[in-house]
Amino acid sequence: MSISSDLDTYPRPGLTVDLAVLTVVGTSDTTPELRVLVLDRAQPAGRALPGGFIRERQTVARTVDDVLRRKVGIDPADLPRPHLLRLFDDPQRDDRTWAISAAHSVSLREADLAGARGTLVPVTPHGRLGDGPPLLFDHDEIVEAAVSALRERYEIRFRYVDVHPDPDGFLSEPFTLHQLRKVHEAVVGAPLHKDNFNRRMKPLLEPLLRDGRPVLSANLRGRPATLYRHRRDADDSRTTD
Amino acid sequence: MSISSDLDTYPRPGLTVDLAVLTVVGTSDTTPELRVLVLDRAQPAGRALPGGFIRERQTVARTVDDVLRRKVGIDPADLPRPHLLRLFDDPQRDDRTWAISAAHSVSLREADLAGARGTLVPVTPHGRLGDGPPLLFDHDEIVEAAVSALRERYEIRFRYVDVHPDPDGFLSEPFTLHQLRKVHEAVVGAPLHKDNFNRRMKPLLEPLLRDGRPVLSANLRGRPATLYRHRRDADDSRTTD
DNA sequence: GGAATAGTGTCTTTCAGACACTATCTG
DNA sequence: CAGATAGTGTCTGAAAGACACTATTCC
Repeated sequence: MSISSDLDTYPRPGLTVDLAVLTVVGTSDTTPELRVLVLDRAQPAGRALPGGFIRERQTVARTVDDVLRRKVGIDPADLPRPHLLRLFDDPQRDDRTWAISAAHSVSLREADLAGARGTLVPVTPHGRLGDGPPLLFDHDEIVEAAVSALRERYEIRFRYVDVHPDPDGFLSEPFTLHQLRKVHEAVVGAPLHKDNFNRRMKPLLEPLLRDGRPVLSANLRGRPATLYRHRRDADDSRTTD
Repeated sequence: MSISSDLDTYPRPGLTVDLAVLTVVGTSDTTPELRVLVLDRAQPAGRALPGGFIRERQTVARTVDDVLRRKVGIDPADLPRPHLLRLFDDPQRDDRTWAISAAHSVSLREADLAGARGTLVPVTPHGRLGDGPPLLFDHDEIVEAAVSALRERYEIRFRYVDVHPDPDGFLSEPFTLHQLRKVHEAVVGAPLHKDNFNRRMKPLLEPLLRDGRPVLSANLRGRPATLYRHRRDADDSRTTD
């Protein structure tokens, strides 16, 4: 019928997916650091985030998985789901064609990125790249949006709404309160009070037990710390609805 | 060159914009009510949100404005900006063609909708339509996402982050604390304590003065209330950065 | 013992929640 | 006057911020 053919005659934008892969490296170290994965590319030449066009009758989610597989070289199964940041739709943002980008962000553990292509570049908690020239297209903006959304999850939602000790799961269990705090500090970019931080976190964690005694970490210096994991209890003290 | 032509040979999705226009009707009344604008359409037949395909080299924002002008029949100039909710991209969501929808939401005052086409249908604070059959496509889900984002702005961001008495500006100035509270109640769907509500709001408002005396509302019953407007002061007691 | 880190106790301030009361209008 | 709504005062409990202190490890 005429409507259906009408719909197909209009020019359509290329819909792409660009992905800011965030991670915190050195979580067992003294000063973990927030980083983003960038790829070198030739056409146009420079550094950019991994991305790709959506294929026929694909969903956005599957396209993102495809980018992780083909461009980054890791298996998206069992990884956290990427989520949409916003659309980048300046008609001139890509010289080659009319392309609209659905910018996504995903937070992975350093271990999940073993064997991945690309470079992990340090990012400030304000979302600016620590070193090197700007990224291609509007990808610097995408990094900024990704980090800003990340910070919000850690400093705001964490404190008031959906209280979770490590919303994006940068840490592998088990971990010490010290490690957890250092991850938060890497994300929010400010020192946090040790005792207040621990007091808020403790109710959300449970100590790892062996023979009824808490398992301790092997520290380089100082008193060993208790190892924790997320609470398994179903008791949800603050429900939203 | 070959890359550029490659890009254009792949099939592309039709990118549409669908818009949930939210409003609170009866703000000077005793029980204001949250509503969403729906249009009747013929092809396919039923009720749906206003929407439309993005035209060549257009931005998403301009397309949304276009939808407001052409489908709803109002002038988007000087209105609040719509914002993206998320993408709806089920390949089968539209029988006619492969279409991906960028679902948007905008909050308007009842007065801004004077002369608009369509019907304002009541919505529960959980985002379900008060009456009538389901909307076409996945538009019921879009309404749900719009209302859930709206509630978040009023009950969460309002309380902790970006403290603003009326984030979406449903009320026209000046207004009484009673009116403001009733708008919040219409959005969050629960009664709020009068005194606590007023105590939190007062610092964000300033009374309307005439000859140094506060201007009072003409109530139907009871003691007249002070009329307020948003504070003009630049003093931002809680800054984010 | 000394340095370093883990963990506890407690005081103060802030603020939400709840309740009781007073004030001012209309009919 | 009664009814209705506006507005104030105050108590309580929860939790954040800040500080001081004790505990346990390695060297």
